[in-house]
Amino acid sequence: MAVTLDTVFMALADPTRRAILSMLLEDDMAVTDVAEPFAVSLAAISKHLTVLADAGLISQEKRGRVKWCKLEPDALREASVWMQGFGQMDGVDLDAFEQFLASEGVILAEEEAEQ
Amino acid sequence: MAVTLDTVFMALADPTRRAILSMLLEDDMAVTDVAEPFAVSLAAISKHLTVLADAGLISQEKRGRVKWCKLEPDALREASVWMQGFGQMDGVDLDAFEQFLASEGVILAEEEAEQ
DNA sequence: TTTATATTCAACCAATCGGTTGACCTTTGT
DNA sequence: ACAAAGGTCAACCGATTGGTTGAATATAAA
Repeated sequence: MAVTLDTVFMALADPTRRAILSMLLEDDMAVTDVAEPFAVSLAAISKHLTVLADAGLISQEKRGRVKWCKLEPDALREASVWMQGFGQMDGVDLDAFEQFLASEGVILAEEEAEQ
Repeated sequence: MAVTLDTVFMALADPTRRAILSMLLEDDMAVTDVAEPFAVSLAAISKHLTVLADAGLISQEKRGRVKWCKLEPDALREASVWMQGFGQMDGVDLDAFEQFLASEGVILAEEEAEQ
């Protein structure tokens, strides 16, 4: 799945997933060990880990029958940069803004009218 | 609604809402003007603005029949601080982590067993 | 070989999301 | 007084979310 601001922010919007990221801050972990502190099923945690991996926030590597989960802070950095833009920018170039919209997949009213 | 990391990140996970925030970076805007560039209904944009306001990312003030929307970057800052923790921390205090989980509303397996 | 462990898959469920439409309320303009 | 403009509300829709359970798969251990 594409690593986008959408997927990163969506992944961060869930408290269980943020808790998992905090756990992985300490050390790499197997899926079963990640699931241990939580009151939900292993399958649910497995899905959460897939969401985090799709967002690029973690990587997963299978060694033997164990799948190791590792924090990947770079994806966070990208989103962090986006957020820090607010409060610092001084005004927006309109052409650049339209390009931004397009890159975000936002369909403008005029564009749709042309179709 | 409570301003939490949940609501902030959820609000940021939608490209239309991020585009709205970028627009408000330039200047305060009325709801109708916010909606103008987008190919969705005014009601849809109104909902997006409610989500952003609930997350504390914008404020809304009604003057006459016009509701003005204003960017509130402080909520972003809070989430930004959370994100910057990653890559800088060197290990996690387990008691502090449990408190973090509790503050996030995450139910630990042991806690549930006690109920 | 048999059994246990680690993890995912598939099917399902209730709740939520982003969107629509049409009715509605309030404020402004003629 | 009446019409138009700015927004929200309520009901609805299809898709997605986070969760469950039970079966399936692959690897490791006895």
